[in-house]
Amino acid sequence: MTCILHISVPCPLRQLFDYTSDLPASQWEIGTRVKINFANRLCIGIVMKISEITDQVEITKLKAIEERLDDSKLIPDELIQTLLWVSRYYHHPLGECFQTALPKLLRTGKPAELDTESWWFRTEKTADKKIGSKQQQCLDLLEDYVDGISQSMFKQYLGNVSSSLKSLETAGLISQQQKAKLPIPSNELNLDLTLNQQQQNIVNSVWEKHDHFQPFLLEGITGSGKTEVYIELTERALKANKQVLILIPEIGLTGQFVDRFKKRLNTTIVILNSSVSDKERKQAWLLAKAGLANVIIGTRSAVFTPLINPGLIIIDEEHDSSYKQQDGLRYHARNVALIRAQKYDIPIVMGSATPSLESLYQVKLKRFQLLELTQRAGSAQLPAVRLVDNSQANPEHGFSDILLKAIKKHLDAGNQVILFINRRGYAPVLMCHDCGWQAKCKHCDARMVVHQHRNILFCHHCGFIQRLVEECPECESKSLKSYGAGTEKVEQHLQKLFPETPVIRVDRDTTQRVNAFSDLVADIKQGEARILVGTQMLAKGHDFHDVTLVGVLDTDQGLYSADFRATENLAQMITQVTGRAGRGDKSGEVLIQTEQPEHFFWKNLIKNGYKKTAESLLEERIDMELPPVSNWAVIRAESTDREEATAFLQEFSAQCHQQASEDVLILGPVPAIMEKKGGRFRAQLLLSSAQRKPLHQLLDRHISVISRHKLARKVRWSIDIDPVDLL
DNA sequence: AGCACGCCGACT
DNA sequence: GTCGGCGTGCTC
Repeated sequence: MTCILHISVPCPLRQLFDYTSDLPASQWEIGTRVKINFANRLCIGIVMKISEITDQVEITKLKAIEERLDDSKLIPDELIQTLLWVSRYYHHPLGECFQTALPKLLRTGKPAELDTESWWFRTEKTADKKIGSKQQQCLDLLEDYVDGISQSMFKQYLGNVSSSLKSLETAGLISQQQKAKLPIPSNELNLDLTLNQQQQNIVNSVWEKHDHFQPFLLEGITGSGKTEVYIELTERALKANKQVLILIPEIGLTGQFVDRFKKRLNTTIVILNSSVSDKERKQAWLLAKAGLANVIIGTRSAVFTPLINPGLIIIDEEHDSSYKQQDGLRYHARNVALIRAQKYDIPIVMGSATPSLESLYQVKLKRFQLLELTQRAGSAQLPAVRLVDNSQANPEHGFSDILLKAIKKHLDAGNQVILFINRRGYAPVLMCHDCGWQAKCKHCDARMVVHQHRNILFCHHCGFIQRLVEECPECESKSLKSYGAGTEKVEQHLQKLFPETPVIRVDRDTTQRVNAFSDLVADIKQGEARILVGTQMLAKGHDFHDVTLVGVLDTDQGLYSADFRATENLAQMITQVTGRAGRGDKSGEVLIQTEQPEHFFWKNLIKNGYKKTAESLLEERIDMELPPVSNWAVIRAESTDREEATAFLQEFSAQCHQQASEDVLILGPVPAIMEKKGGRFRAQLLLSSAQRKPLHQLLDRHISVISRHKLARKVRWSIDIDPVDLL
């Protein structure tokens, strides 16, 4: 034994474990992976500290590591520091933070080596005799690429040319070399990009601070060209030989966004979204770390990509809730990105048409600098918005005459129509007309939703499926009736009203298949579909140029919800949806059906827009000391036993009260809004504090004690710092 | 988390 | 008699 390694293990344990190594301390670095025997099984740990002493157990009881997996450290210091921060801030075991942050193949011990392939280069030699046309094509292509062309690029651009390449090599005209496998760049580059004055000014303001940490909130109305600003900023960073990390929401289609970058930027761009394989994920991670990938575009977890030479971080649609992980390590990628930008001392640009109140509050506190894009690109005008009293709507299918007439008018004019309804399936309620029985889920406090197409009853909360019953199980009556409307019923009704017009439905049920979403979007763009019915997923980031009417059915859950963020989310949804109408040179119209057309919320949103609405919502939060003004943490617990979850939280609460701190308010425990879900009873305890510090101190003090409590093993419990939903 | 250890009920 | 249920404790 010559040194002791303090190792983070892949377990929910809040401590490091010490192992011995027969290499001297000088041979070790923090961030190296090691294979260890931990509790009689082999697993992969990360070296977090190197020393000659242990204060845990007698030195003779320490095990030796089994194997060193990396010659030099795998995880750069900055990423280690970030993960230590994440572990402390979210009160989550460090080993599990590594599990979330590292690509699967690396955390399971695969070698940290880049995948390579053959790259071809032109030699000095000139052709002395006539060569075949296919071989000539290869040579011509090589003229354009001084850095060589990979085997897979050849295949992509010219088809199967491997025999031609072999002949050229034999003739000595080209040579090959093994080099890292890179993603294939687009071969139709379109480098010119003209920004309007406002976009140009924004780029300049950001670039002025390019060698400092500075958060920017880019507030740009829908269609104002935020993406062009991102591209120009990325271009500037690339010219300064820096890498750019770009985060995008988890939506079905990232292709459109990525394509625009690929066509405008002649550089190596890697993508990290849900459709990327484990192997590609590892490659992208290693390419970014080595500085071979210059632009990294990815969803939430891409925020943990290592960068060797970072210049800028961009977060698109920063208000999007998919940046918050809702299980395990409940981190917010926007938060982590801010910390990384700070450590790297670089600017971070967070863009949205509908900024979160969190970010607007930071602007108010002068921590974020606000940048505004107020002009729509081209000739597009913002659409006219009208409210329709829902009491005029037909209870059967949910449409008012006004909305139906408008649909007909816009279709007759040859345009497309989008209808949003925030509910999947055919109908949310199945009820017996005779005895009042309702179809309920046996695992949740929720109703079963009728999905007529598949002839089933479906619980949207736990996925439980049942055959659609035709007879009341209570009174055997045949008069079962469904109430309310979901996307399926709306689609069916519109198809009946407009039999000649193609209707497409876009929701989770029609987009499950891989590529289903992009196929649907392609159909829509080609004008194959004239009426689009969908949930919110249709609202995010697509511009369909022929859409002139947007109808929103059933908006009222947002107005009187138990969640204080519901109005903020409704304002964001309506504004985003509104942005879908009239993006081309045609003017648009938006009709919103609501029970409360006189409500101040609507008056304010329609007359004054999102910005003013958000300002008044923020004033409310300030007055009521709600987040983001106060800091919240929620302890959640769930158990198959109704009492146990609450009992555990009661224990936690009692423990906190022993050392009552006036700075932290403890509320609960209370049952969750939907107490039973997926067969488990859920409860939560809310901690609130004006300052962050006392809240975190309280958690630090009590978590280690409570996690040793015997109930902590029986219930599933978790800590949610800065929760985004309370349901 | 994952696994071994240990103490009680229903079975070839 | 044993197989296996899951409560409890431990992991360097």
